[in-house]
Amino acid sequence: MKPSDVQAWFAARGWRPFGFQREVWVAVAKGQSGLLHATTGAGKTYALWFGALLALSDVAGGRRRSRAKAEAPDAATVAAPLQVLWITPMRALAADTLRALQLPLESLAPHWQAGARSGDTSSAERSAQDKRLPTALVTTPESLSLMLSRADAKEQLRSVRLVVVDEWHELMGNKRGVQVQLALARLKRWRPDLVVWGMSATLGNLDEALRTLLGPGAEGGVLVRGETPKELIVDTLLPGRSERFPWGGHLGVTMLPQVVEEIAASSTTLVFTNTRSQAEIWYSALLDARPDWAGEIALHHGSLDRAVREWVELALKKGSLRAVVCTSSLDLGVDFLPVERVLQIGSAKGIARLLQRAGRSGHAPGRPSRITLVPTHSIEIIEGAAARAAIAAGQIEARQTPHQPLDVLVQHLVTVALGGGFTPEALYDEVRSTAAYASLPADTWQWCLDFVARGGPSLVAYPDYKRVVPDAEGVWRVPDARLARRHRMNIGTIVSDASISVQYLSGGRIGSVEESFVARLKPGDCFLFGGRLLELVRIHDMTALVRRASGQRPAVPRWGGGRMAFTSTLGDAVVQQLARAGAGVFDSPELQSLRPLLELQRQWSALPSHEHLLAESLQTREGWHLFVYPFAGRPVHLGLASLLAWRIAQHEPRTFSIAFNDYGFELLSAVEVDWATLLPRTLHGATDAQALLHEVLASLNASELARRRFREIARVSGLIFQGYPGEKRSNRQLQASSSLFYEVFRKYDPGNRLLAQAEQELLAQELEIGRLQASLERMNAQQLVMRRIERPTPFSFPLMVELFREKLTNEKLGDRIARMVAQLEKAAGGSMGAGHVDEVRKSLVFGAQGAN
DNA sequence: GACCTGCTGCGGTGTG
Repeated sequence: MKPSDVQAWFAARGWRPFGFQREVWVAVAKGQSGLLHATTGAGKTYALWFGALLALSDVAGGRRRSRAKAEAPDAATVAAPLQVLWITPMRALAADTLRALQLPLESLAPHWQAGARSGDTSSAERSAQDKRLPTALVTTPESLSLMLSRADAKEQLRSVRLVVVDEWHELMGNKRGVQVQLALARLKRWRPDLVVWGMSATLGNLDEALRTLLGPGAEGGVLVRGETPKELIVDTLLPGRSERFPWGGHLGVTMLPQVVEEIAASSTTLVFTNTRSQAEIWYSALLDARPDWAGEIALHHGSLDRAVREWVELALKKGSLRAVVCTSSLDLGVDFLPVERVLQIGSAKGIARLLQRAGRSGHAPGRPSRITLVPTHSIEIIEGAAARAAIAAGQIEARQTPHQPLDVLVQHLVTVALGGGFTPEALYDEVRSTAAYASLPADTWQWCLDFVARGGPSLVAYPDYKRVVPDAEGVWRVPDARLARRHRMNIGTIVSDASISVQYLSGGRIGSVEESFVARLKPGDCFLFGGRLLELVRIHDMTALVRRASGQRPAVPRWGGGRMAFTSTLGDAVVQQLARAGAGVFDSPELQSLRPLLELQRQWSALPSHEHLLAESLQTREGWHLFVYPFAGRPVHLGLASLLAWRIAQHEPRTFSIAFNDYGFELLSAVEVDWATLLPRTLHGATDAQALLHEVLASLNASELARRRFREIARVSGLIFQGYPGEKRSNRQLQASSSLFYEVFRKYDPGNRLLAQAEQELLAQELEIGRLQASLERMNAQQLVMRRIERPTPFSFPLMVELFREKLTNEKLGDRIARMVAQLEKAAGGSMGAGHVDEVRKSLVFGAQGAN
């Protein structure tokens, strides 16, 4: 490709690459791969430019068109093979990217239009799409994987010479990113000079992001850092009188008047909340406060029907909305939107997420990005100051690729077997060229092969699990068309919760809610959803039929969903601010606002710092409380609390209640405990990784938790068939069958590596064992400041009121399970579903209390 | 006096 071609093409469109853009362009022209770090606010400028380049790789390629005309290739007339793949994590981004590029390319993933719209595309249209792919294709990791499963995958894809992975930071830390790694390895095998570029937002480990994208063995990847970030403002909406501000809570509606004021003063505002129900509550609170805003404000979250969300996005784009209350659903994909202000209700939970959300505002050149934090309780006020300090110091969270997830690998093996077949030696090498599987041991590889060949020892009798077998030439293929179809319907790594759709009697779809939430409602009950008060009429065919209602105080749906992790980067930054306050420095609006409260905390107890670990003991009529504040986030605190309770109970039978939040945890004993002597002794237990692992697993109901993790693994590895699309059946069955596999493997195939994976994922992701260990080590190094307090302090109060208390008993496990089952039976009305762990835990707690 | 949460993302049927 010649530079002059590219330049001519750009010039014809008035685009002039400059600075780092030129850097990328030169690298691509040289055939180098790399990662472009796009800073806050720069957004799709890169994409525009870059996308144009992509199209050019065709213009400048073998089939050069008239340079004088400098026209983009036209899908209708060009029969060039697929040359450019653009991978994006969201279908909506695919459409946006295309619009922005203004390219007349046929560019959606195969069958995508059909699936996303009405599902009635004729077979003729589809097979036409199948026969000839466009020159450049914007697609998703899942669609790419599907393409790899086609018998002619190699013919279709070997012509690809450039792959762009957009929003790589979104993908690299999860299994979708692993799927991308595997697909890239495939493409590179067919075309060793393949050029791969990623685009990423700010991350703490850009170099690692680059290596993860290109594979550990790849040489000469280029990391291009975009321009220095544009101006970024992080500020806090301070409560009028902070001493009257709630010490606990998370909804933050006491801040409603100020938020209304802010919205009124801006053209367009995004109001981010942390949960879907919180978004519902805030939306209706805003409307209550300003009924005249009806039609000017909207709601956007992942459980709303796609059509509803598209309407909101469109209205945002047109600039016809004053505000949208949303969840992470608008984290991505609003680069072209005219958003002036971003409010964040409650903790942003991490610096990277805060930056991401701040970047939604001020997209016009020269305009600063600004995010305003709206605290929901007292200590949260400090996070604004903490975030500013962390950003200034360049402390941003890192992301790591999952380590050898075998479920994804097993799925990939079947995919590749379908896509022309494989020979084990060659594929083993290919797989090890990815970051995720670079050190995959040979015996693990053999296990995976065996698993797709016969399902392992316990499933040998089932033909459904003989998915891949070597043919006479030693090429491994899928022998059965039915299994092939089944597999294609199972491709992907996203496993969703059980939900049922919500629809008006008259037919309009509103969205979906948790099965378990609706199960608790009776016909006639009201709930708030989609910003409207709805009355449940009846449930039919996995659909909740509703009508508009008025008056009644409604329930707000609770969705399952993940818990957003409070990162250690933000936790450390918060401790640092507290330490400043401890040293008498109140040099930010946040610290000043919080001064009375922090001084109260210091007076009644103490303030923590990096050198000092604060713990408090308190005696109330409920018993002997211990509060500890490592500021390490909920999962770590759950682990620490369970671990301490377990260690103590090793010496004498004891029962503790446990509570935790992002800042600390509490242990409560009904009988006298001398925490001041017990805590230091207990802290200094094992901290080496192996022993700790053993202790943590023992201290928690680990097998129950692992069982839940296993559901996703069973789905991704293809053990479970989800049923046909549109088939209306309960996800309960999915859960039940994954439980069954879990039990069968434990009993008849304990060496099954998917079991080990479930345990490993549980430890790594849900319990954050690495952070737990680090926290424990740090706590051991810190000086313990143990304070006996007379009354709840600002720090301890929220913990005291935590509803979610977990009892750890060292009574016989059998009794415990019997009671748990009895409770569940009662709760489920006789039919024992496999249940959500939270429910299991809760019933465990209530059961234990009931027995006492 | 204070409280009661938990995100996002994708894909697939058939047979003339």
